[in-house]
Amino acid sequence: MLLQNQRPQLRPQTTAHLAQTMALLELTVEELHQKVEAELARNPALELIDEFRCPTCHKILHNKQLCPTCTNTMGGSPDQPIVYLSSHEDFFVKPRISSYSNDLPDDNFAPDRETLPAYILRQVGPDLHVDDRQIAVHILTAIDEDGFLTIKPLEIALYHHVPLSRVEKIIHLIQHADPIGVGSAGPKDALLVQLEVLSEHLAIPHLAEKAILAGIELLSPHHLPELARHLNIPASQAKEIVRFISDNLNPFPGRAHWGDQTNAGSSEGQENTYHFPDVIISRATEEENTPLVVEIAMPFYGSLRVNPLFREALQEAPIEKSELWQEDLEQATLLVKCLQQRNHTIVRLMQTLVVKQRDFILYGDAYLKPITRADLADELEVHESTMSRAVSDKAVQLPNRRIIPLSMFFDRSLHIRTVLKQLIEQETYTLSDSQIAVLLLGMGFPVARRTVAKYRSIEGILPAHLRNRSYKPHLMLPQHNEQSVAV
DNA sequence: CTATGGCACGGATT
DNA sequence: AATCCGTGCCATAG
Repeated sequence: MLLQNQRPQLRPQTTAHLAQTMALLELTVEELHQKVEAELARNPALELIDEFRCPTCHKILHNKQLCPTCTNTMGGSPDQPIVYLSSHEDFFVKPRISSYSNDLPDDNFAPDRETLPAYILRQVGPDLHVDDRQIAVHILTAIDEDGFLTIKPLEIALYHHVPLSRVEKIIHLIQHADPIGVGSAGPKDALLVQLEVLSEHLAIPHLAEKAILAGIELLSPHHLPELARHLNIPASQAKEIVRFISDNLNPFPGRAHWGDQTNAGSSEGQENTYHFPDVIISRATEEENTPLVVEIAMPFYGSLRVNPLFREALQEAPIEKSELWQEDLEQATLLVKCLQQRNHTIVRLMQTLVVKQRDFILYGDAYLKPITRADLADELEVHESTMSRAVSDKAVQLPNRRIIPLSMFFDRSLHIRTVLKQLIEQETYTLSDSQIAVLLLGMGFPVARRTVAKYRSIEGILPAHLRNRSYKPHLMLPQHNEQSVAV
């Protein structure tokens, strides 16, 4: 349906515009950040000014945060989420949290993963003396959501009456388990361990270690000059180091990782299993009907523009440069436009998505509604391929601090799988697949027996005959959840 | 005979 | 056009 025309000023004008918008859409904040940075360095027509405009009312903001005017007027109800853009660099500084279920509220637990400590223990367990295991357990229980050790090794040593070196040996082992660097005292140590592991397979820039030692505050793109001075190297080299570090290392090892978490591999350390949130969703208040706050990471949005001085200078450009400059100017304009287009798309996407999947966001996997990208695409009046690009590879942090792929919002069967899992957890006797199928049907999910089997295997649940009763002390009454099958 | 996993097909999604 | 997903059919294990 091409009839609706609500946003004339943002419609792609040229094929180039279209192409680049598409390309940008696919990028993660981090990737986009890199691209913009590179362009900024290369193209003199592009300018970064310290000004940030509210995407809705276009007033200039100074804190790169919520626009007070808009918050008051439009922010507000459950179906009126507060959506705003935030600088990606600010994200980097904020500690981000893991997707593990450590201390999440019960109704919102991370479903398909064991807890981080258990995960690690499984890896290091075999390498440990029996006596050392409980020390390891002790250490693991003291790991916080970022993957850091919250107590001193010495305390542990004293508690168990063992030499400090022994504790340190165990910690060392833990640090080298996946996620690498977990169990370190802080970001600095975590980075160092990761660097060490990585160095076995990858060339690392010189002085990277020193750079880390200098302090992670200096690793932000903001502090390049300072870092360069500290290390006595040119800024360009410092930049390379910072780039390498942010590309390959993760200061918060406990942070989400998904994907092939199977190979706790010593190999392929640069496999991008760590994900930086492109969008952060949180609740405005603790109330039940709180509006959701959606924070979208957008590098430089609003503060990137075409340099007006450059435009002027173009008038008096020397002939031989004129063409080149003209090109730069066009590219700069294009980039800015495309960036706006990208932002606009993502904002609208999140706006509707957050409303539609509100229950999922707040109350967990069981409440995910199966939405297809195509549905949403035509609701937003964009091409479905555009949707696909916008969704792909992005990461979202939910209010419960889980970081999940944006594509999970479009999972067709997650809700059923979750129900299925609950069903099995609460089963009084081992249910067979066909029985489960019937139960699910009763609950309004018509699934074939065969499909139940598939879901089981996806969730890593064993078949009925191998699933010998794990005693559940709670909830053992055969209370049939008669879901009043009004048939 | 029942419960499951494998293979493969068709329709939906991307 | 390429992939993913739910299902049916069949072989196999228990």
